Amino acid sequence: MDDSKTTVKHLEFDLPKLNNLTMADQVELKLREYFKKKAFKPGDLLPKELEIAASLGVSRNIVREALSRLKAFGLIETKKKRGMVLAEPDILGSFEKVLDPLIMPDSILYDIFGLRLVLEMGLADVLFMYKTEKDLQDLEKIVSKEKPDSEKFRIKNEIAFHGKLYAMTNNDTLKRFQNMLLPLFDYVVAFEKDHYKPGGISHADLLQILKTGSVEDFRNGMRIHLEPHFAWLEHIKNKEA
Amino acid sequence: MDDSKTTVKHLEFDLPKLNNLTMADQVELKLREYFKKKAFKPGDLLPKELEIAASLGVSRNIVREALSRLKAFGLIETKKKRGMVLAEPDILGSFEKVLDPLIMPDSILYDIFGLRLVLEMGLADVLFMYKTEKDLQDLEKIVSKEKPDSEKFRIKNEIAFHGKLYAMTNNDTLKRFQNMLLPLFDYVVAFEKDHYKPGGISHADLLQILKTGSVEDFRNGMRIHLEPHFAWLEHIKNKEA
DNA sequence: TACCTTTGTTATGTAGAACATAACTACAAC
DNA sequence: GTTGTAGTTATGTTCTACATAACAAAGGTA
Repeated sequence: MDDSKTTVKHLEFDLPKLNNLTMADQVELKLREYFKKKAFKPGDLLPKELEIAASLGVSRNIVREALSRLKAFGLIETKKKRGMVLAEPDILGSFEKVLDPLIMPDSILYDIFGLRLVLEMGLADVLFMYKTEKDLQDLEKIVSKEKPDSEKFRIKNEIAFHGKLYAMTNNDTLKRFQNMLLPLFDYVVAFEKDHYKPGGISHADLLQILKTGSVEDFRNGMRIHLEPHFAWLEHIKNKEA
Repeated sequence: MDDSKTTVKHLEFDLPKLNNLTMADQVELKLREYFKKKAFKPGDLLPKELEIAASLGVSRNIVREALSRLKAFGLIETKKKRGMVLAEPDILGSFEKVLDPLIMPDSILYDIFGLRLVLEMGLADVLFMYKTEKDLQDLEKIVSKEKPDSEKFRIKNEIAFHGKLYAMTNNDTLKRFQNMLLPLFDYVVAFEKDHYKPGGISHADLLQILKTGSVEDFRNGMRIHLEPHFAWLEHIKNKEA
């Protein structure tokens, strides 16, 4: 009996035991590298389900599970009869599908919050590059609606003003990115509430700089405007240390 | 005959013809909103495949395709016998799965490139907040290896230096993000090549500012360092207009 | 009593067959 | 030449069956 056991051990060593991945996982990977290897371009026709199944030696169900994933990522599109074609994936689309502040650990939320500060501090140069007269008028309209009293209106205008800044960058990806991250910011704001004090530079001030000031002025102004948030980040940093 | 046609038109209007979605798509959506509605938290046990299938009136295969997608997004994990549990998704993981410069349209690549500039310009304040003595030493080591001649070494050191900056932000999400975007930058660099001229401020200069200068100095320094890239962005802008 | 083996149950993983459906093809009829 | 009809093809969907891992409970031995 002991003999057979040791024999089995030897056999185990020969077999590739690292089979943690399910068949569907493996097929998904195989397909990904296959597409890459073949240098398929969007619109190209892909092999049929049955061909893939036969080629990889798995059932059609497995192949369909893998394809279903690629479809969910927007990597492929399927049409009856014609087959499947490689698609242009929407890079932010699949990102959006996992963004749920409720199931994200705080550490990630903090990171996202820090990312926001980096982004907003970095906007200045691009803003001065792309700003138009109409943009400034739009900002003017937003600022004019601000009321110092209401907390709800404050947040709403906060979003409107900063959102407009992102929109002015002429960078749709960046704008969409910010839009997706907004709910997370809201979530952090809840933590932040107790510490929040308005910065020394208002939206109106920023707009004025944007109109008549220099890029450098704007960078410095934005830094002061975001001061409360930076203070909170500092607060987190110290708490973790 | 004409009568019946008009009748059909009316009926069409009543029926929800927008059935472009496959069963798997619908189940995926249903499950997503179900999890959200029930306010499940990571680790919570989810219904069994057969229960879902019965509840929604579809076959188990369909349910499995939908679950397979959620699994690919990292939203759920499955364990034999125990069932499925809600997982903490890796927000960047699913992002990474669609990042392939070969199948992305140029417009997106430009956006990503702009995003990079915004990020790097925004790093300054966070850098000064988190920088340590060891970080500066690491940068020193990187800078000391730079050789002015080789083009290949230049790019390598470029990545090392800027990558280290991201790492210094103490923001893993941001760092990973940059790391994922790197291949895309490489791709853009190919376009940029013809126009590239080194900026007026070197990595060594930036390091010096980081050591003894002010945040403001660093922001301005980074802007000059990135000048060639900004020039290229301007070039794109004018070409599009 | 304590430990260990066996057996059973449960839920996911995989396979295979069958039919439904949309879209394209080609032939035929008027 | 247009219309209509049947056939073909590949995805969409369902059903059944079995494999496998993990856990639970029962039962036997020291």
